[in-house]
Amino acid sequence: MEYNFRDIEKKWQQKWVEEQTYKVVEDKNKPKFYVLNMFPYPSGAGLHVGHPLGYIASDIYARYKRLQGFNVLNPMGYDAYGLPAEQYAIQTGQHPEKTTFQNIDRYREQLDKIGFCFDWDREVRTCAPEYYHWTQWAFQKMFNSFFCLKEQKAMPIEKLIQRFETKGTQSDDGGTVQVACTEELNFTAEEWNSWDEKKKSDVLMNYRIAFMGETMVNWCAGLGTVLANDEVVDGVSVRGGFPVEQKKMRQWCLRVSAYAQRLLDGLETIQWSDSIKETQKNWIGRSEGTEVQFKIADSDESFTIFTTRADTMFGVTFMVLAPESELVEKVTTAEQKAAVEDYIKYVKGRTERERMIDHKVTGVFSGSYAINPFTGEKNPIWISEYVLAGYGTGAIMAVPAHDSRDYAFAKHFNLPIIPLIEGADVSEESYDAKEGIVTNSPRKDVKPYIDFSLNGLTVKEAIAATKKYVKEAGIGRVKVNYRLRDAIFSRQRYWGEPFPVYYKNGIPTMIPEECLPIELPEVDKFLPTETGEPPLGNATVWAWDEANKKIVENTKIDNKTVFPIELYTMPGFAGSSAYYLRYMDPHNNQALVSEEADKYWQNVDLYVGGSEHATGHLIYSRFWNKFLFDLGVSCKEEPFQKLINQGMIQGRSNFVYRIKDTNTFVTLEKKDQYDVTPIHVDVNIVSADVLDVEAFKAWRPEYNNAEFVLNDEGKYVCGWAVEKMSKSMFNVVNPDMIVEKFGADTLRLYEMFLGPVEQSKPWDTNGIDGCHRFLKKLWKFMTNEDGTINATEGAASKEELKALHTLIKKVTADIEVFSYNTSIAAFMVCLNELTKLKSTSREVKEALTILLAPFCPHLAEELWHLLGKNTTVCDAPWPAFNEDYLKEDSVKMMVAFNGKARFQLEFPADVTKEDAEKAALANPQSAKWMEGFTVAKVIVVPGKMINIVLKK
RNA sequence: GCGCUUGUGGCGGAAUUGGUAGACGCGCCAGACUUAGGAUCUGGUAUCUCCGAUGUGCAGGUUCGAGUCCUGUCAGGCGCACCA
Repeated sequence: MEYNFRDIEKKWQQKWVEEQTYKVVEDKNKPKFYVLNMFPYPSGAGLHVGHPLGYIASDIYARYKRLQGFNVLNPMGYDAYGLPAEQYAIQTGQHPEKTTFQNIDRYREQLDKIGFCFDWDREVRTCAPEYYHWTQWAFQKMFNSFFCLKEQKAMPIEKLIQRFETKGTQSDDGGTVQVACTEELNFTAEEWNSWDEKKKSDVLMNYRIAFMGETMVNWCAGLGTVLANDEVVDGVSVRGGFPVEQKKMRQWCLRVSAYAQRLLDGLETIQWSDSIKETQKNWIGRSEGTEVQFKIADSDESFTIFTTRADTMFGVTFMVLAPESELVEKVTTAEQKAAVEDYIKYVKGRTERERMIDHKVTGVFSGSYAINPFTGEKNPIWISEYVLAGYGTGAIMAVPAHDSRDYAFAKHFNLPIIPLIEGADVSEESYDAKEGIVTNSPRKDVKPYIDFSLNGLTVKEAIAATKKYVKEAGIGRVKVNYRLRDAIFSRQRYWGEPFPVYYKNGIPTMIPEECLPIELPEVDKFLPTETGEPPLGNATVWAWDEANKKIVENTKIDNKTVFPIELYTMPGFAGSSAYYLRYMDPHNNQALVSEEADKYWQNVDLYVGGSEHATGHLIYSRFWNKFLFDLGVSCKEEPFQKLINQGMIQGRSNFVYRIKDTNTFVTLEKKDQYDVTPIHVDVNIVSADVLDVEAFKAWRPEYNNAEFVLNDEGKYVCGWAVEKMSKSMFNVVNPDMIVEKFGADTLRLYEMFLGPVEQSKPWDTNGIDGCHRFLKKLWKFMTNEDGTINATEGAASKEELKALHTLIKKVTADIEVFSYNTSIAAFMVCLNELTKLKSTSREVKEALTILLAPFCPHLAEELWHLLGKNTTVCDAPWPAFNEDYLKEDSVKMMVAFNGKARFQLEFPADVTKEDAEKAALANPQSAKWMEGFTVAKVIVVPGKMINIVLKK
């Protein structure tokens, strides 16, 4: 009987559903293992063969762990909120929920065909009210929390209010409270207590973890919304590619920056690739430096700069302020006013994109000077766009000799350059390296301004010495800065989680926790309102009746008992930040996750997904989880213990070559004889690079009458190239088609056989035959002509057991390190061996079936069934490896001369080094190689080789 | 510019601690069964001047021995990008 994958796969997929084979319940008697894939956004295009790669890899691991006796959680769900569905809604009027659900159904249909062991009872959708209930809940918790820098954790805002009521912002040790904030404020308890509700609310926003802030945001007019930093690339939106500009707006934000240090420290405790860790480290951007105060000459004012090169204080020749800095106004003199205003105007006219693409050297002199506290010199204060308002203090001291940007500025505006490191040549470029011996600090030809010298120290020593001096002199302090910015958390869109917030006399107020979730209201239009409000402004039932605790019609708004509700919605990352916790306990309507479920499942042991989420999702969800950890909701500080980044599957495009100005196409071999234009051709009508000429004619009307110049064999051969898999390249391969033609087990096998999971590689359907052939051969090996299993009882032969245990060893080791391609190769070798041995041992065939189960679950179930088992193969015990079967009676060793291998000798397995050496030297074949040489020494590597070192 | 990462046949890719480079698969070649096949089976397939020599991007080094370790360099991919 043939290997009938269609019937087998259909049958077992049905059985798995009927028998709830993949339903998982907490079981304290078994160790847990949590496998998770990054859940997909269900796009309208459906899945192509690249999408399931990670799912297959994790599915194999999940099944393997289950066979090893673990209780495995392997859930799947949908990141259902997103811009494409909403853009489609705007164009067609179709409710985004409708398109989203259609797409989800399509995804599910495609996923089901591949035979994953997902527990679909635990499915989550971010757009379901019972799910976003907990997104809204977490937001409210963040609103009601502040971050204590001393304890490095979130705490209830009430504690901070109490402190303000009794001591204002004063801390116990007399300084200012160490609390993460937008802006450092100082006020007394009296002041605080005298303020009205509105003022208090405004002040608290400075400290809340979810807060409303007036910040520079990435405004995308094309999408009508603000975007987070990771949603903007090269000054355009990731979705849609619309230009993005900087704009000051009042938005909800999350104080992610408060967690910067913990986000950095946590990286040390998790098993992620170095590249992702490195990317996150860069994104967090910790930099240890010094803040130094500079007095403004002829004024009582002073300002603070941040530097990591405190050792260069003696080389400062000018100061630079960011154009947006509040200091600009203070330092601009009357004579320079017009010039400065012109310059500010110019900077404002530059878009983010322009500033990013060309780094022009521009700037203007403010007219004022700052007094260098180390040299006493008056350094001119300039204003330039190369200094960023959002980092440090928005002001720098410029040391052109040792900073390339300052150098470029100094050269352009003809400012002095003073080298401070022995031997540094700064005539052509700055010397940026942080190494060398400090000199000119202070310069020998000038009278020292202060009693302090760095001369003769290394850069490192000089930095430390300066830090110490600055601190003692009271002109600065040691400071750690992070590049990580707070996340903008509101979007001016419809298709997202609504904020559970209403505005009571202008004060953002939380809707009571027991009233959650606040469901997304219906609107008749998905565009902004005519008055420019976000789409939720179109909702007619969107007001909060405070007394009756319910949502009512907008017409009832009186701002006494009924108030307007927030019109913004949450961004995409809101729903995807804690979904992994929800899978643990998806139907709980009392809590995000019960304590028992959280204690049992802990965190994700293996997380699989693309590396493109390195600075988005993977930062936000770590932040979100750390917050929930502080709350005691999550028992683990890091959500994802081990991370595997699956590579991208690229497309393999095919080309035909049209002779210019004709409708004649020439085969690859002869294309150089003509003037041709390459044209993408649908890969689905090309097989092994040979074009199906008739299918090509039928493909498009303009090719109906196409003519062809064929090769000598009468074939049309196409060219090919590796490109991104996309519709426009006609290289999209659909998994359904592969499943239909070869079966899900072949697809699973081939996707893994293609190469290492973490590596990007092109998809080439041509190679799939090899994997399909393997399964056919396996079927033939396992079964008789009549479809019954071909197995006999009794002891298996030594050779059979050797082949089997070689496989067990290899597969077990390979799965642990996700090297699936090599384990599949081992399967092929083993099958060949067993076929040659005409093995019929039941013992061997049972073990083989279990080993196969993670890779090809349908076929394994069928074989398991044929072997007379009436349980699922998923619960079989993983075969134990026995080293004894691999032991050899004899051992072959290579004899080499000066490292060059020459011939092989066979010895008894327990041969000693000395005997092997003797035998090699005495062997007649050796004589030939040793002629004219003497033996210097002999190196014996047991079981591998005998290297005889010769010299003249 | 900085950080990470990858360079091995016609192609995808294998190679424990340094120990016979090219496993496995595709493709290709030859043969078998077939009047037929995009079916199945068997054998072959790095290069050359084919005794033998040369071969893992390139140039050096360490070593009895290097794809693997070290130094330099080139090329591709990804990420960040005026972060003081």
